[in-house]
Amino acid sequence: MDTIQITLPDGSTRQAPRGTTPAEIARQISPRLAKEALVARVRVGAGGGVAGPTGMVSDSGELVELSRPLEQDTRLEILTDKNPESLEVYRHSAAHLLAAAVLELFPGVQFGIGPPIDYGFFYEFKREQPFTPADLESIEKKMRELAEKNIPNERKLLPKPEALKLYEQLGQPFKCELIEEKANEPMVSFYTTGKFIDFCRGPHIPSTGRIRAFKLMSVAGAYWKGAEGNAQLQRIYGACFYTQQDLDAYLHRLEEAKRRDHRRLGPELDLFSIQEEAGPGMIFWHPKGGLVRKLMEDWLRDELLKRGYDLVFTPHIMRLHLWETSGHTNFYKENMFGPVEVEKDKYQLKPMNCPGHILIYKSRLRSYRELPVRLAELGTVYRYERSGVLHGLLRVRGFTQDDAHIFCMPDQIEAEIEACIDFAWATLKTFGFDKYEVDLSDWDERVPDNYAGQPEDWRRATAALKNTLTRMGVPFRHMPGEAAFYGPKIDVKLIDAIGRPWQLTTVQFDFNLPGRFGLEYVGEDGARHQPLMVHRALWGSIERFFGVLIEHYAGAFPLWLAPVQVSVLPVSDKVADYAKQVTAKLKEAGIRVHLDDRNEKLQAKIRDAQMQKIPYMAVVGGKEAEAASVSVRHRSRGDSGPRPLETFVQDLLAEAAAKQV
RNA sequence: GCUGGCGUAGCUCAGUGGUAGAGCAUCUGAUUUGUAAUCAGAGGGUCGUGGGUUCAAAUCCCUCCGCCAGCUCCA
Repeated sequence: MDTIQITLPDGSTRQAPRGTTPAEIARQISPRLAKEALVARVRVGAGGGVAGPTGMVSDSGELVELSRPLEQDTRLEILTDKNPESLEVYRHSAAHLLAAAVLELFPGVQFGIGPPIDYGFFYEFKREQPFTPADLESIEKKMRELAEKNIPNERKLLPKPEALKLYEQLGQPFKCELIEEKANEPMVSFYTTGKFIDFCRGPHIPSTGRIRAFKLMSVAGAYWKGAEGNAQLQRIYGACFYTQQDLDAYLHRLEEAKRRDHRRLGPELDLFSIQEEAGPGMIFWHPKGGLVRKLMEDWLRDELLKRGYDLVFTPHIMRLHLWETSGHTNFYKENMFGPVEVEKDKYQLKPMNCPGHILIYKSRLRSYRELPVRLAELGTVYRYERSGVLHGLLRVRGFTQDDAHIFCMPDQIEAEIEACIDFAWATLKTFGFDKYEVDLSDWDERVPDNYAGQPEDWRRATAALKNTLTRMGVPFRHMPGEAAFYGPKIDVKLIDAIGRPWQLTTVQFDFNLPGRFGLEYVGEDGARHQPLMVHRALWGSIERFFGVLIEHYAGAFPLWLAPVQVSVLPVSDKVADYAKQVTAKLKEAGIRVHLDDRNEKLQAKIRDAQMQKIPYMAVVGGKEAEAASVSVRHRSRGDSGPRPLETFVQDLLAEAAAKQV
C-alpha cells in the first residue's frame, strides 16, 4: 500500500494512504476538530521552499481545502476559527455565498471578482438595473437560506480551453478575461457552490452552513479591475465575522466612528464649516477652531526653531514659468487650478511650496558651511481635487501644509532624514498618539515615464531612506508605485484612538528640483556642487491633522488645546458678582474661561458645558462665595468637590503646561 | 470624474399630486435655581437650483449645484 507521512504541529507523525484528505486526518484526531475544521495548511518537504501540491512554491505553507487529497509527505495543520489565517478563507467563501445568492435571484448577471477584505468581503456584478436596498435585503435573505442548506464548496479542475468555453457559454466575459490573464497552467481550478461556479484559486471552507455572522452593508460602483475607463460594475459589500458578537462589535465600531466624525463635531462644537456658497473643499475656521489652530501652530513654530529650521513666507501666486521649470506643469497639471492672466503674463496659484523655498535658497550664493539649510513655512496651497474625493477636513482644495525643505550635502542626508523622523515622533507623543505604521514609498520601475529622474537616482535615494529606517529600528513596508513624481518617500501613518490609520507625516527625497533649478553651493574645495533636497511635512496639512485630532479626541481636546478650558457656572444670579470675580481671576492667569450667566438651572448649564466638551466646570454658589472657592467638575471625571480658587488656578496651569493628554 | 443614494426651519427629521409640520436651537416673559434639559408664548421655510408635466408639484420628469457610500486619486 502506497503511504505518505503526515507530520502534525505537535511533532507527532502518522502514516496514511496516499490521497488521504485533511478532513480524514482531522476525524482521526478528534470528532470535535473534524467539526470545527475550516481549512488546512500543508508544508511539503522538510526545508520548505519546495513545490507544493498545486505546484506553488512556498515555505510558509499553503492553505488548502479540507477535501484536497494529500499526495506526498507533508506537515499538516488543521485550522479552525481559532486561527486568524482562516478568517480570510471564511470571508472568501462568504463572497461566493453572496454570488450564489445573486445568481439565484438575478440569473442573467455577470460576475467580476469577489475577494475577502478587512471587515468582510465583496463581490462585483454587472447588471443593467442597479441593486436597490430592497434587493440587498432579499439577497441577504437568500444567502441565509443557502447557508441553511449547508451546500458544499467543491473544487474542480478543467483544462484551460474547456474552462474558457464553459464561461463563454455561461455569458461571463469578465471571467474569461481573468482566465486568459491568470491561468498559466494547463489545468484551471474552479469552486462550485450549488449552481454557482467560480474560477478561483481557493481554498474554501467545506460548506455554506458554517457561515453565520454576516450583513450586507452597501452597494457601490467600481471599475472593472479598478481602472478608470473600464466597465463599471456594481460591488456589493458585506461585513462578515465568525461570531455574531464579533459582527456586533464591528457594527458598534462603525457607530463609534460616526459619533467621532469631524464633519459632525466640527459644526456642532463651532470649530469650522464648509460652505456651499464658497465652493467645495474650502475650509472656514471659526473662532474656536482658529484658537486650537493657533495653539497647534505655536507648538510647531517653537519646535521648528529649536530644531534648526528657519521660518519663511512665500507668495500664493507666482509666474507660471516657475512651474514649468519645476516640472509641475508636466507631472502635476491635473491637480492645479488653471493659470490666471495678468498683464499678458500667466500666474499660477501654488499647489506646492517647493519652488518658493528654492527661490529663497537661490537668492544668493550658498557655502557648504551653512548647510543644511532648513526652510519651513506654514504654506497655504490650492489643489484641484476631483469632486468625488473631497472629504471634510481630510481631503480639501485649499489647505496649509506644515511644509519644509531641507537643502544639504550628500553626507548629511541620512542625519537629516533621521531628524525628520524624530520630529514626527515628537508630534505623535505631544498629540497623544502611541501607535503608527511606516511605509517606504518607491517608484514603479515599470513606468519610468510617470517619474522625473534617472533609475540610479531612484535606487540611491531609496537606499538612503531604507538605511535610515533600518538604523533607527523602525519597521516599514516597501510600497512600489507609491512615490511622488520627484522622488521616493517615507510615509508615517498614525493610528487613532479607535484603531484607524491616517497618513500624515511624509519625508520625501527630491533629486529632481535641485537639477531643474540649478541649485548650487560652494564646497570646501572651492568648486560648485549640487545640494540634495528633502521635502517634509509632519502633519501633512493643518486641516487634515485637525480633522484627525477631532476624531482622535472625539472633540474633547486635552486641556492645553481646548478652545474653552473652564466654564464658570453660577448657581443663581445671587452670586453673579462672585462668578464674575472668579472669571476675571482665571482670565488674568491666562486661562481660557467662559462665564455661563444665562438664566438657567445649574443642571442645564452643566449639560451644555458637557456637550461642548469643556474640560472643567467651576460651579459657584453661596458656599463658594463665602470660602473663596469653586466646586470643580471635570467633563469625564465628574464632581470633585470644592477647591480654593487659588489652588484651582495652579492646578489648571500645571496640567496645561504639561500638555497632559 | 464615474456608479448608486440623498437634499424640507440653524440642527435632527415627518410629510407620495390638493392651505408646509414636530422636537431641539433662537427671541420674549415668568421662575432664582446645587452637578447632564424649568415653564409659557412668539418668530423662523419661494421644500438645493433652473426648467417641464398638471386646474394644482416638497411630491412626477429633465438640467445643474452640493452632500453621503464606494471606485480612481491624494497632504
